[in-house]
Amino acid sequence: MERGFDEAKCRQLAGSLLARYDREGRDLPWRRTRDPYRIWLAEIMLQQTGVKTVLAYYARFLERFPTIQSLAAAELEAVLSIWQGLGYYRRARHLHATARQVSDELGGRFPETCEAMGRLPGIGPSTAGAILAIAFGQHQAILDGNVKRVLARLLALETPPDAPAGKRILWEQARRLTPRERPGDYAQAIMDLGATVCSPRRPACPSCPWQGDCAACRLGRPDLYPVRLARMPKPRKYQFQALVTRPDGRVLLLPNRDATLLGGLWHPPGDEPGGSPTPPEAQIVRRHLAEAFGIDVATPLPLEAVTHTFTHFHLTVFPFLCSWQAGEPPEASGGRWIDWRLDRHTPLATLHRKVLARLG
DNA sequence: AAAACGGGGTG
DNA sequence: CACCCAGTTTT
Repeated sequence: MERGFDEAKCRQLAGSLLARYDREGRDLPWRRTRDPYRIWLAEIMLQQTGVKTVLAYYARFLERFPTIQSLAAAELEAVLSIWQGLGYYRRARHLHATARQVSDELGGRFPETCEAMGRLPGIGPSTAGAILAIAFGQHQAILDGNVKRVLARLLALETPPDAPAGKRILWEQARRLTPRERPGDYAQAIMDLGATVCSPRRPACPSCPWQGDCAACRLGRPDLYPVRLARMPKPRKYQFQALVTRPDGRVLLLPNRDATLLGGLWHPPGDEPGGSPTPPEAQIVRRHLAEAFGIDVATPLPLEAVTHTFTHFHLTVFPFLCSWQAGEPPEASGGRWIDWRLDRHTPLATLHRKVLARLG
């Protein structure tokens, strides 16, 4: 299974890929710089989202935080406010932590070895390789989702790329194929190929510089690769959330201080997600607000349910409109009354924007 | 409604 | 190495 291409063939493959990239590669903002800060930021954003979505966030982020020092100096909440809607918020926290580490402990410069780079929060083997190759011109391989797909097809790999054996094989082949000349352009070129030509569903094999050497294409079924691991179905969970509104329209929101769970973002009060698929009685919601926050509301009014899919489960939220009558949240809860439509400083996850939108 | 995509962290 | 991470987009 470890078979691959000999050295001469690898050089030829890299050459034809680079030629395609030079001719037809997309012109993207992070390809117009060698600033490690800008390349790092792009790689982190691209871990989780397509190019189209990242473009808008990337421009806004750099406008607000043009240097790693400005990012390091910012409050986490300001970073999350720019990041909100992109999802996977832990990566924004890692981004902030790495900015502080590089700025405060490393003299503002990214480390230039794979080991040191990989110790920074949010940077693993593939992202480390990408930054080292693209920003510093080092001979380093990458193995992101695009590269996994391209190489799995090139080799007609029968092992799932996400299985330990598949990863080992693909990392080895990725290293063999990475040229000593222009390793950074090669990294961009193979990601570009995977995103545009060797796409997940309908690869455009006639446009591919590797068509003549691709085992999956020769078999006539490039779509059968990469072989997927079976996935566990996502469980469904349910919870209520109380939209406690003041006469002036402001809503009670609470900060999430749990470092691992949407840390730093805000949400309406509610119960823990659980297994019961029916909305609670209004009096349950009312009692929850009284007991947890000492807040008295008029009879909660059920609103249309909101469904949202997360990484590992589907969630249905039963929102309740609760008109505030008396009481203030205890200091320790950190609760704030927020005009969520106008507020620019209170970061919310997409789910909670959807729930608040039920207020009309 | 279901499937596919996605890379790093943690113990 | 197995499991986890408060999503999005396509079909």
